[in-house]
Amino acid sequence: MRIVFMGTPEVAAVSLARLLEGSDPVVGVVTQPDRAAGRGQTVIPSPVRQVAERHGIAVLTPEKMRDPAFLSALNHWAPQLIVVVAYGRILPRQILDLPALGCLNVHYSLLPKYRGAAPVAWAVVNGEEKSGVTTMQLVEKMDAGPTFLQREIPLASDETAGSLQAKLAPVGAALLMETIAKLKAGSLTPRAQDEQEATYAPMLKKEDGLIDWRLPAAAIERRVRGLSPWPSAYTQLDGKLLKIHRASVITGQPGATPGEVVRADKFALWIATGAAVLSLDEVQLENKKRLPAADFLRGAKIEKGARL
RNA sequence: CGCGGGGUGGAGCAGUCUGGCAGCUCGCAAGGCUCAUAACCUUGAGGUCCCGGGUUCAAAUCCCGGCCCCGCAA
Repeated sequence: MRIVFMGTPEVAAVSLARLLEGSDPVVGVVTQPDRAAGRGQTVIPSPVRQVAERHGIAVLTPEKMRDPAFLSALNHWAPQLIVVVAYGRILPRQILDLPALGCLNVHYSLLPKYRGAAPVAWAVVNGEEKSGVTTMQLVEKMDAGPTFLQREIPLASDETAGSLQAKLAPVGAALLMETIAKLKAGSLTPRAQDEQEATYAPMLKKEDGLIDWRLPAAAIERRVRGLSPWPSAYTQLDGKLLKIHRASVITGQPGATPGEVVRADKFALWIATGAAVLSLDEVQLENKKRLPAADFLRGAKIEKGARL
């Protein structure tokens, strides 16, 4: 079966690599265009592109989905199935209808929960006890198509978006292979999603990381994990950006107004929140390295009573 | 050439602008105090001030070049 793969980040590259170990030929790969990124604005190809090129597979990087040259090339590849994993763009109907078997999507949540761009991060932020992977048929409405297979995995108590992503990537790749096999065998039963149960996980914005100290410490701590490693939870300290990479909840009364430092000694940095106290365990001041709180406190002169 | 901060005993930092004894908070070692302690007191060891060149009586500090780390942005 001729397959075209569409995807962009590392998690998609894992699925592509797994797909390439299978027997179905991947006749082409579509990924986001190389963009100047990072310090110095160097141009870095997407992880999916790197895997594709390593295997000598043709790669297309259209700026626009409706670009005639792209559509023509895609059509020429004559895919019987298009596999989409975190491609980062809505596919128009003419692409959805192109392959005989349609477009198969791997989504990193238990659909219909967490439709959208950042299901992994929001599952952690919201303190879900489980997440998972769902394979589904792509339709025009985002992540709303009928589902094929689903696999659950539990979240650890110290789960971060990064660690969860790392767990889900191979699960998704395996589920993708299983779905393709059953699709070929005709033993797959699409199931319509329950629209009443649908929730959304919008793309993360930088501002999602700004900590509101009036929230309970437990909620802030989850946000720290959910936005790790990107974009990171952060607050302001003397007008400077202070990222919080790791934190823990200290139960008890905050004993001060939210955002106030209630302890700053050579062992710990504690901040009052709307409910209980948050211990900042690993932080990073702008322009500085990330540091354990104890190391950070040695150089920064932070006193009890200071405000974040 | 996208914008910007930084590299100083083992850790985190000050000192650099305005050149003049290598400093602070810790850690480590030894001793003391204490029923005891992550507490307190005394003493001590530990330095290529990122690298190379230049200016100077004198460079962590000023000038030129290089390497490395980081924040923003994307």
